[in-house]
Amino acid sequence: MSTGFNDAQRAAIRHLDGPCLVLAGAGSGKTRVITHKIVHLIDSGFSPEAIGAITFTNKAAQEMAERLQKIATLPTARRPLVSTFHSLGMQMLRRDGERLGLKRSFSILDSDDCAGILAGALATTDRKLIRHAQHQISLWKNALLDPETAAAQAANGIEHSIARAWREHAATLSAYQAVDFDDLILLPVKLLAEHADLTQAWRERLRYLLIDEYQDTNAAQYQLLRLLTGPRAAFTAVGDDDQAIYGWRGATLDNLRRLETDFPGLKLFKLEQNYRSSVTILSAANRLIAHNPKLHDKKLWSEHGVGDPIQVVPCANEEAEAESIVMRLHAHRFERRGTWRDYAILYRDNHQSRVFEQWLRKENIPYVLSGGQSFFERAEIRDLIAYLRLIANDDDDPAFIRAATTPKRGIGTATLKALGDYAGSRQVSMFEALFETGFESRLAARQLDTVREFGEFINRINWRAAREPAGPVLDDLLAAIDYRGWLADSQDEKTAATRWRNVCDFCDWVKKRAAEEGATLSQLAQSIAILSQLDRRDAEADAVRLSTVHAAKGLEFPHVFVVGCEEGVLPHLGARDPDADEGGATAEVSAARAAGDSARIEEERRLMYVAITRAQRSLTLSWCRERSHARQTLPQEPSRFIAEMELSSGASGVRATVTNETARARLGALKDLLGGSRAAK
DNA sequence: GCACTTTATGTTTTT
DNA sequence: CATAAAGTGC
Repeated sequence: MSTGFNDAQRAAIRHLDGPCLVLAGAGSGKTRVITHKIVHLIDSGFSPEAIGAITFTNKAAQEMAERLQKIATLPTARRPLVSTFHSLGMQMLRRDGERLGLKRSFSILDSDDCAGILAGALATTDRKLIRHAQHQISLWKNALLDPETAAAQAANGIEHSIARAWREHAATLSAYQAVDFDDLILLPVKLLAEHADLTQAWRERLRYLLIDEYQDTNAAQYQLLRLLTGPRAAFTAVGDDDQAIYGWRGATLDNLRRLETDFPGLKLFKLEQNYRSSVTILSAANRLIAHNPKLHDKKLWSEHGVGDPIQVVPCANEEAEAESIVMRLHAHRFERRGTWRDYAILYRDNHQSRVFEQWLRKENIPYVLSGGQSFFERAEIRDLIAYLRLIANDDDDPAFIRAATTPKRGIGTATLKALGDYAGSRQVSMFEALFETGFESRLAARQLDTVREFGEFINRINWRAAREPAGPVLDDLLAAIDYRGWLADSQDEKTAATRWRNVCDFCDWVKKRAAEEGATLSQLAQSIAILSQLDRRDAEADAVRLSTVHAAKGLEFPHVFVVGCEEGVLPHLGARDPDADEGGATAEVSAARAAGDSARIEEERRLMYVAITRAQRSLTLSWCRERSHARQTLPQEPSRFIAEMELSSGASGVRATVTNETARARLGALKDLLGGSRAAK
């Protein structure tokens, strides 16, 4: 196994006794170290299924499982557990959640559903407030607080009412037999903390743990890890403090610091050799990140050549930026005779992708979009998932409401309100309330009939979904609700067609999984919520990658364009917390505020660091002189991060002044050339 | 009471 | 400019 590893990597792989922290710089062969360490563990006598590898995304988990399978082929039953925190948490809750009063078929609500519930609890329609509350509650949950503690330490009136709403929200969720994403970590922690026998069982089950992207763990996840590893502390945490970009989600670098105090025997390894980027790119990255305070001293170096200079491209506005970048990319590929998949365009906000998509389409350049709205968030897919959720768990009121009203079947707001009110007063789910005799008096006979008919329909499907093969049941469900017809009626022809296409893709995917896992529709319905993406063959397609910086973490590309490098965009400068008390800002408050501000900038700087370290050979940064924000267009300044990289301006390398015209002319010439040769053929 | 049309409104990042 | 809540015909 030890071929092709440097000393640090080899040492990290071989250290098996006691806790271990691997600080792995960008491009230092982190995933390879993890997978080979797993193999080494097996070689050293650990049984494979007693090893657990925890990642943050399904994509990472999937990739790790694949890589592992390549270097050590194991029968399905004897493979290590490779899983995300959330899906591990889900597994734990499905097994033993009954001890917390959660039925096995509990639903997992997405944030839209939760927003709806919170709107009710807060008695508001102010979406900004709802978002804020959602975020705040999530932070509290990830910090392992409970509503009472949160209320007690609420800094102001708004926080106090959010804490109150949280309690109601929690009650509503348990009435629905549902959990949210945060609960998938939080409740397992509770489960283990309260039940020593379960903790014991899990410690037996998982004898060694490896945690990827450790810098992005939050307090709840840390707690879960501690409970799972126990006093034996047989684990390897792999992370990079310079790539911590999920602070807004409650992740805290404290977990990195705590590791050393909580585990005195902790052995530290640093992977500092970078195998990815050119020296030019790497040293710019080092200079940039040097502006952040250091937790662990770490300096990346590389044996690669100097490589191409980093280009900085100022543009007039977003439109010109997209045009310019797409043209450059196009010309670059022509010159190098490269492939599209060698290119990535990275941006801070999802909505920045739109202009780039337009220009790529215009130029007939294939692209894949990652990050942004996932397949599962599309309206038509959510419609179907609502049915599946309802089939799996008929107490799931949000799913009930969505399914009952799409397609339209004569059940409207008034009917649902009557049902909801009645269900609330009886403390049961809407589905259960539906068939109670007491409900009959609340509604006119006609409405009662329609809604009960819907209930019976769900019952019938439910019965079949638990017994019969998934495929036919799903087909019959779609036929029965005539979803295709409804799409055709309610959309214009083109969107109806693409939506139906999506529905078909989804069905194929469900059937494939059902066949692979031998699962019924009811069983499948339970795990859909935490799957963020179809296992699509994105990697195979020869296409330019459009991605948020967050979604690009862990990936690498020969040529990278980081767009929108402007003050306010990257670093993103959001509105200050709405609860910040304007009037009497004491020195203390403003000091705390400044600290918060600089923490935010540091995270943004790490984000930029992640962005530029995706690049292997060439890196281009662009920024706009003006940008239209909401309704107004404002002048923009180039990002401070460009200056911090200290790109040797003027004299060597940085061509800051290639105009769109030049780029277009160059591409035009190339195209003529290509057209000519094509015609000559 | 239900479905459709207009109108206000608002932007990080994701499991 | 795209989406979601409030208003208007059926």
